[in-house]
Amino acid sequence: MEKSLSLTEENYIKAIFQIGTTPESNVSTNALADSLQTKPATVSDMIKKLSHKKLIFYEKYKGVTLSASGAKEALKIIRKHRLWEVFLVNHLNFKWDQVHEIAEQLEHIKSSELVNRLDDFLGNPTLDPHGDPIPDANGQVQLGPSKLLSEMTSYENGIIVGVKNEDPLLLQHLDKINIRLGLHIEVTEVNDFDQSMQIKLADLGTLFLSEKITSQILIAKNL
Amino acid sequence: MEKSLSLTEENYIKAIFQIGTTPESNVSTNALADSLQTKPATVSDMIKKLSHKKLIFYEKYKGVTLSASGAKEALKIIRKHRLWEVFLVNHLNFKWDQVHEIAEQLEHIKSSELVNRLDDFLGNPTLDPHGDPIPDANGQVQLGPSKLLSEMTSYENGIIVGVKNEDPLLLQHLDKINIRLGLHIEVTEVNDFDQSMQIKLADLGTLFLSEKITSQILIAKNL
DNA sequence: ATTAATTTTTAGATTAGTCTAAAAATTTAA
DNA sequence: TTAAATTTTTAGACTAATCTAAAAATTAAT
Repeated sequence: MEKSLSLTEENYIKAIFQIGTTPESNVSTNALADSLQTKPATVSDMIKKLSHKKLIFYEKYKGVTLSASGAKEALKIIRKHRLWEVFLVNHLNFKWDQVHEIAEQLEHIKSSELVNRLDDFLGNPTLDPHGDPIPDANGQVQLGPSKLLSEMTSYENGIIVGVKNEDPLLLQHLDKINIRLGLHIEVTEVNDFDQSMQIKLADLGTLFLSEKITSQILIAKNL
Repeated sequence: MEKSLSLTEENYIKAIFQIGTTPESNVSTNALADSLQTKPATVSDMIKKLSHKKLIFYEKYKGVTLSASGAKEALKIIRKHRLWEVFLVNHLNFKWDQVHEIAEQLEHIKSSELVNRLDDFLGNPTLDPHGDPIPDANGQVQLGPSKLLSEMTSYENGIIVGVKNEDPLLLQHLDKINIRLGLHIEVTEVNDFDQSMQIKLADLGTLFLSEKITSQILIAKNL
């Protein structure tokens, strides 16, 4: 029975989750200080603490990444935040621009029973008032409808959620070029002539893909 | 614009309000430590702080009493607590014995807009699931129906909320024997022969009242 | 009315979270 | 590839809330 997180710890975990574009991207001390309206020195201390609790991975001067349990905590907080926003807008007639600050407080109320009953009361919504997806009780996020990478244009981005067919040759090729499910992707350039694309994989650099490949990859929108 | 109270300060103010039988009764350091599951030394320190903020009146070794602003804060917290309890029971299908702990958290959410909208959403209830009255937005408590002191029996208690007629002679007499609206009262003994009563006024000792007087005094139930 | 028991306060420490200033490491640029 | 700029960490200190142990004041009892 691990002790529950303090309000401050919860806010750090949430910030790390939200700043990182992808689960595996490293979040810098400065970015965190900025987001949490505090000083880098303070963040540095808290990072040690969260790291010691195994909620994040941390290497000096290298930024942090959420561990599996850290990500789970983050999703629980985000779930609560977004469910409360739905309540505030749908039942208390708040406007969508008035609910964030209140939800920032409500997201820290501890009772999984409460969250789950609230979820049911609200009709198990999948999106909050701002269109952001609400993680379910297991932390699973219902991603929006996916589309083919080949249908995207320059500067569009999303997450790789699947491949259209299971041809082993295709799958092996994707492995080789480091394309895996869950990765964040951004289209850098589309070649008019053959529809080949230049894309940027978070933290893994740029690569070129032919239309034969881009037409097999399913992309969904980010959190 | 006075800075808002910390969670701990709010809990102290609420405990002082709830332990004191009447607004004017002194609450001891030990009673507070007991109720807040902390040590007398800790309470002693916090008392100094709250006293400095003018939320309580305090004399060394004499216990504390809420000031007007302290009582106002207490009522705001109690209002929130009880409204959330109504929400939990009436809309999320919690049982009345499951809501206290959750309401202890929710009562500290800061947004008067939220509380008032919640109040409306719930249909402006006057009682919480345990039958305790819910203070309105101005901190006014809708006391239950009042009855005459002469209708009460031994050990019954309540708050003096009014007098039946405005005869100056009666009012002056009440002043003289220290009976004022808002005082907590308990019936100690009723004389079978002439219905005269012995009553205990909080902190002001015992006194005898004839039926002529007890039949003029209106009593309502306490919080 | 002293003494004994109880209550309350003070003194001194501790922990979580925060800060400023300075040192150390990394990254960027000349 | 060294120097400059930036980022991150350490060192030392502060505040709020808490604790234990001991002193002081009050209340109860013989």
